[in-house]
Amino acid sequence: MPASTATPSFAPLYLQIKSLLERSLDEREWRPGEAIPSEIELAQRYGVSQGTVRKAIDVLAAENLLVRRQGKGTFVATHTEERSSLPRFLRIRRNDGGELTPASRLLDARRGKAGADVARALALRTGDAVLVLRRVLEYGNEPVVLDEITLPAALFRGLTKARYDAYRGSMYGFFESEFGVRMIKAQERIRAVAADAATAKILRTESGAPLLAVDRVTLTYGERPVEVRRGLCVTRAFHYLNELH
Amino acid sequence: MPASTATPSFAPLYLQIKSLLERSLDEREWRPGEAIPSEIELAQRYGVSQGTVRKAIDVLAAENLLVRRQGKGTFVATHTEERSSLPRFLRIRRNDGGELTPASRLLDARRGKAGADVARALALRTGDAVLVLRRVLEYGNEPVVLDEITLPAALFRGLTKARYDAYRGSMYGFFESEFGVRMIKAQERIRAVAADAATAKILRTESGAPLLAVDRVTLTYGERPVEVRRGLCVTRAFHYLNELH
DNA sequence: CAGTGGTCTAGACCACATC
DNA sequence: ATGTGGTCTAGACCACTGG
Repeated sequence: MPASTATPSFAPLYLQIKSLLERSLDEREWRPGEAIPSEIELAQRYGVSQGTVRKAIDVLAAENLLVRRQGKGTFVATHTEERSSLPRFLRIRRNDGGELTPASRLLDARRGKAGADVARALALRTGDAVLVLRRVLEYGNEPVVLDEITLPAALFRGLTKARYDAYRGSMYGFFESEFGVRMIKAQERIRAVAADAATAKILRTESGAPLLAVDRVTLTYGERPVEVRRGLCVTRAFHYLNELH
Repeated sequence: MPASTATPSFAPLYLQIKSLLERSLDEREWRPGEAIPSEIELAQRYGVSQGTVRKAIDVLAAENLLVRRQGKGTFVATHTEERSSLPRFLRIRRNDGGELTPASRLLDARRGKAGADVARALALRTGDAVLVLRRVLEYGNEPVVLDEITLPAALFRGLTKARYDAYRGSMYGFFESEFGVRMIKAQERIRAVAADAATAKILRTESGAPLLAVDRVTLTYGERPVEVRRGLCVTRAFHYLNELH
């Protein structure tokens, strides 16, 4: 007795269940940090066995959308509980292995219009309103990364520097709890560039010094792009860490 | 009726089975590209149910040690069948999205002794014999990456430039089929550096130009390190691609 | 204690590949 | 037709959490 509703029909049952769960997440039926219903409840709700629900949840847990906690339940992943641990998407590390988490200092937040490149990356039209934030990541008062972050203004109404400054936690925690925008995954393209004068000054290095340029596109549910950012990073005492499997 | 043998005992059964399978892979009971026994056979061999074997294989497949092929069997992952598709560990891409696979040109292969850093990374003693290869990756006659690859000489007896030049396929395919060394996973640390004169000449850029420096440590079974390499990469028309989940 | 996720089993059936 | 992996079920029991 399979489920009555389905999304990609003719896919395996557990993938259909996965789609249903994703839709519920997207529609905010359960909020970040909250527990979703137990496997048994979900099995009843969808009219499938517990094992099938389990498999659907397995996939979502592997994609970091859900987090299992034995004996407690299954929870919606959140960026707001990453206190004291380093943000999930930050790959910058100290060369000496120190675990220091960086401080984030917002330089400014201004309104602007999307250029052609940004519009394409964010699935907007050229000229649509965007917000541009510039911020510095500092490791013990040492500026290491200068980020320029571009957001669709429509999704972040009311974002101001003051409001960010008042928030305690990671930037993605801020986006999630203040604007309901959840960053699920991202793609980064990394290049080496020479520092221009303005950047060099902010990062306390010499003009022309080699920097890592990290261009990120960040996606929410349904592969929708909701952020583009360029990070410029000094790599004298730091590096970008990547695991290959 | 659980398995009689075990490796990390007191771990879940399927993880014990996973360890047994890993040991068999490490001991070359099945060679790269070959099929391992069917799930039913393995279940009988270890005295567990098919479902438990399945779960063990699931994990190994997720770690890219095994590859499932429906209707055919489960196969030992190999670097030698990556012809025409790009090597698994190569993250360099064209900016314009072209899919061109690079050609690998070996400059030289020489014997040397491990310095302190290399010895630590490869779990050798300082002064132990190593091989040092230098090679260039070229995309349509354009040199893009200069790699310096350091290997423990003990594992690669008989490696010469002539022998590599005679081989058709990726370098890891060469290591796997000629020396039985299988690269399983790797860790990369990325920095931005300025090109020195010699490197600039090889990569046809200017001395001092910003380059990506990619330091890789590569591991086989049992987390044993068997390669360190430094890649220097021009990123005018190329970039390093990374997916964050 | 009850409720949750985690493991393990046994068996049925499906989809695919090969002969 | 046979053998392989892939899906789905139902039920038993374990391990952890919290009242």
